[in-house]
Amino acid sequence: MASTIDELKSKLGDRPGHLIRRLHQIHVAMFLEECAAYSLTPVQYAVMTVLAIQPKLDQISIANEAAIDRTNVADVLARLEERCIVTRQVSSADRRMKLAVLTNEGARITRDMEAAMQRAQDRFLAPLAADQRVEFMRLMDALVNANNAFSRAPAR
Amino acid sequence: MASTIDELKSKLGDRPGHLIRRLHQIHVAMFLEECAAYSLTPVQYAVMTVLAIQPKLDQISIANEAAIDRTNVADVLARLEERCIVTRQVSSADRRMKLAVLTNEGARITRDMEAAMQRAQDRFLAPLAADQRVEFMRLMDALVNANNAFSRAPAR
DNA sequence: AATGACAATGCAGTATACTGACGAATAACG
DNA sequence: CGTTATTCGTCAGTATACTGCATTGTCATT
Repeated sequence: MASTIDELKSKLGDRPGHLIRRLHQIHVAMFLEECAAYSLTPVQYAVMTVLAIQPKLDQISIANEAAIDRTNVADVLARLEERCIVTRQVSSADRRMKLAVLTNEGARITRDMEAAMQRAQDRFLAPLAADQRVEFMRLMDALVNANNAFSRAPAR
Repeated sequence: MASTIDELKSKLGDRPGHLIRRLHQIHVAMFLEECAAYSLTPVQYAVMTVLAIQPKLDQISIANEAAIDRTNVADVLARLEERCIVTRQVSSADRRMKLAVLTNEGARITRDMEAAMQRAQDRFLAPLAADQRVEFMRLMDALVNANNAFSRAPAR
């Protein structure tokens, strides 16, 4: 016979949202651990990844590419600018826009850090067998794409 | 040939952490939408669920049951107390502990809100076929259990 | 009984995520 | 050309999540 504690765990554990929240916690913790030498967060690195491929991007485009809220992108860029990883300047073509660019140092860090970031991803999926990892990624991708419109920060 | 934007999307989309973060965003958005009438967040409802099953629980036990950081639990309880959903009192057995209990109103809301919460969970998984939903939950459960120790707020 | 280890909570500080409102610049339209 | 609408960025406010430190209470050992 199940104790009340067992009943509770079953109740929370049966909610996809609860499992998603915990996976998010776990992944962030692993990322920060693997990337401790750089003192950068997953979201900061996501923004840096975007800028490594698309330099001189305005904040809303960065938000769309990385699926981050635009006010949050502004915060993240301010912190990256403070650490001389990014610079921002008003666009001469459209003076409403602030275009962000990686500094040379920022571009170097983005490259150097990639291996540590990848270790975090690999560790995260390590408990699954190879075919399960593929299936898990496929299912997450299907859910993200089908539900894309329901977050405040949809991709693209 | 892929454009730079396509390359980027592939780069971020191939990172499990990025997909997890987006799923988390999406689920929270759906939860808040379905439960808008109650103005309660997923984490607040998780704490209420714990207290519905285990009344008079101290904050660290709540944190362990719901896998929430203990400082965060204190914040959440303070907000729930302000709204008269929860009361807190120092334990007479151990005066270090503050025991939280749902008020009658809080218990009523927990029951009433369950259907809306469940709608959010169902909508979230709706894009998957029935067997895919089962598999997805199974994989999430395996990852959460195997990686439990790596978050600051492990369960139990 | 005093001491020292440990446990529960609190507090300050930071990062992500979002809402709503606002000002400034641009674009669209008549 | 001028009015209107839209877009970009910002600001203030709130919630979650975590780190590190301090405080208080309990307990074990002496």
